[in-house]
Amino acid sequence: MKVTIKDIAHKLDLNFSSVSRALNNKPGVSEETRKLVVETAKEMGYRPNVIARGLVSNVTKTIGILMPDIINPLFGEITTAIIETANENDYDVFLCISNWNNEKEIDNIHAIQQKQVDGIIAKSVSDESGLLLEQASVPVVGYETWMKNNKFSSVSTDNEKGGHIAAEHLISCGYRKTGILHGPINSSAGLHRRNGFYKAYKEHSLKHDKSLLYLGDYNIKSGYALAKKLLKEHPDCDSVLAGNDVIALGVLQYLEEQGIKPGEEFGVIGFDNISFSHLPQIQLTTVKQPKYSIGRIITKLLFDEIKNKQEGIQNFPQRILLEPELIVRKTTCNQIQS
Amino acid sequence: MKVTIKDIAHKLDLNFSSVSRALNNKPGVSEETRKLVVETAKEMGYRPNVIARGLVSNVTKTIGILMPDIINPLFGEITTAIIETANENDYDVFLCISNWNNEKEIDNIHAIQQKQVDGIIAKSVSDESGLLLEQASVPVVGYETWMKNNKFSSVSTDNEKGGHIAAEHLISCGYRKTGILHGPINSSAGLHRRNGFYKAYKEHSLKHDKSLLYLGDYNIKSGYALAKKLLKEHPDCDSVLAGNDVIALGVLQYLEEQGIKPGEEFGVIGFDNISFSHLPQIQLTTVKQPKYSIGRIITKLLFDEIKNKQEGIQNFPQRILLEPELIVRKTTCNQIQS
DNA sequence: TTGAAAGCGCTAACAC
DNA sequence: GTGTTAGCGCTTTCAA
Repeated sequence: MKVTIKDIAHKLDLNFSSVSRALNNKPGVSEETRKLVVETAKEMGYRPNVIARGLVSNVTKTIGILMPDIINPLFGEITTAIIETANENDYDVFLCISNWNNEKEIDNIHAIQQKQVDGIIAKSVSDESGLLLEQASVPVVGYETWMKNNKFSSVSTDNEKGGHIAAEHLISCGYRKTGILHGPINSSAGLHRRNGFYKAYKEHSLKHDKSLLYLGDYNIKSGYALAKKLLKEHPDCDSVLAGNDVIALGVLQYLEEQGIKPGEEFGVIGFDNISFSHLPQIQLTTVKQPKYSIGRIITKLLFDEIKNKQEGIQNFPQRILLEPELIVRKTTCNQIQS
Repeated sequence: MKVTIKDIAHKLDLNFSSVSRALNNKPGVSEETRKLVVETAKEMGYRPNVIARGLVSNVTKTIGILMPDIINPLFGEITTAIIETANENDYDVFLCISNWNNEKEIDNIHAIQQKQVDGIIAKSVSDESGLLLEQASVPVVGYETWMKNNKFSSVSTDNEKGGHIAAEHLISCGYRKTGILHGPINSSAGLHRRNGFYKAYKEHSLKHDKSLLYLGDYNIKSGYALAKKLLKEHPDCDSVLAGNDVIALGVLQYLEEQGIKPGEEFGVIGFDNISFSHLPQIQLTTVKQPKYSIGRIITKLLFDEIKNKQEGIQNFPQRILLEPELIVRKTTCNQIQS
């Protein structure tokens, strides 16, 4: 049924180890036999069993990706870039999705390791899974997972700077009472973005009321609910710093329902710059993350570390910070713009 | 470093085959030793090497998913449902993305098979890869891949019915000159949707001008470009049947730019019902695909076929058709609605 | 109930 | 240059 090196060795009246050598371009076979082997291998439709190869070489040419979801286009695009880069390096990927569930994430970490992946890329949710990841026997690179003194490398957008940029923009537009509608409490990205925001406020000697901070989830529904709550409890609030674009979309939805025109009476700024944010009907002001670069850089870093490990070179955890970029569209100080 | 069954056999002064039996709940070990083995296995942090297990059992507990992209929320959601269902069955997934590139898709088919997957789920682009998939030695279930007499099962929304529903709606709204802005020529989904559309026209004894059909790609940019071309060449055109929601989003973008109000002066209907279509700023009329169900049904069907194969039962290719559903929002005959 | 041994498909060290 | 052999971690058949 499936052709193995033994089959082609048998056919050629050779020993199967010679076939292996020929196929892998290892020294120890005459050019003649090599050609013969390669040809008949093709003829017979031979495909190496990478599983068997992995068992002896301890290299599976496989990495694991742990994502909270891929519906959010941010993660969708990053994941796409990771897969693309992995493929270029002759790697395949296991994709695991936790749906923002801690236990599921932990299951995924175990599952992926049983599959003997050569490395792991993780956008992890909880501290517990961070700990688990630190104990992994293969290199790990995280996305937005830099807290305390991490034992593995991490890549992320400079969230503090991003929050700072957003605050500067909001302040320059004249907004003075900004509601912060963020994701879950344990989101390190959110924490850093808030820190940047508060820093800007401090620099301008402005005060920010703690009660203007609301935490929820990174989805449209949550954005909608949070906006509703915010405007009920703070009717004089004049703007929103959303945890990400998806939350901002929910905010926009609530404003539309209430007949509040974003950008004129009320400012909304998101984070990520997902592709839907630039639609003419949306025109969301946001802080852009270089999604494609993030995916590529994470993956390259992981492969560096995998290579180092194979060559016995020690890996030191790195932290790579990428530049955020303010994208001003129509949901903030539109009166000045147009 | 990594604990193997030999390690725990050594520690317990047992033969490693007994350990294997104990761990796999196979008969031939006393309850006493089984308990002992299981306990110490846990203590020592033993994790079975599924690669090695796969080599002997020929079961890798892994399936391959072939998708054209995951940025389009349609595929993102279907993929999520597939992964979820696979995980419930104790399976992991290799995700391959072709970016709508035929050669890449073929590479992916080869790569995935080398990894010895137990089955394949494919939304394939070209006929060539369809042929390749037919030769696979493992069960294959396709999404929207039913043409000629397929050798593998396929699940899809009833696209012909979907196209028919869309046409009926457009006709009932009073639109009489509908531009069809579809995806690539080789898209079987598009073909079926058009057939349904034409069928409805015929039933109403209406004629449809062939020059109103434009083919492009399944993305926003293409929708924008196609809309531009359509309105230039057919200024009297009163509506658009878009190949999918993403194309429709591009159409909406062009209309907005031209100051044409969708739903009032001009009708637009999409296909898929991606989550962004319901945003208050978009309110796209569309034909819904049951994305989540699709993912689950595909995966269950695949596991059925995998099980059958393992038990020596022959699989017969099935074709499962799911019901489309018209979702009327604001981009069609709004004057009547509101 | 337990142990011994073969073998999954492959790589690599060692002979010849 | 080629053949022989061991072994990766595991399951499974056959003896004991």
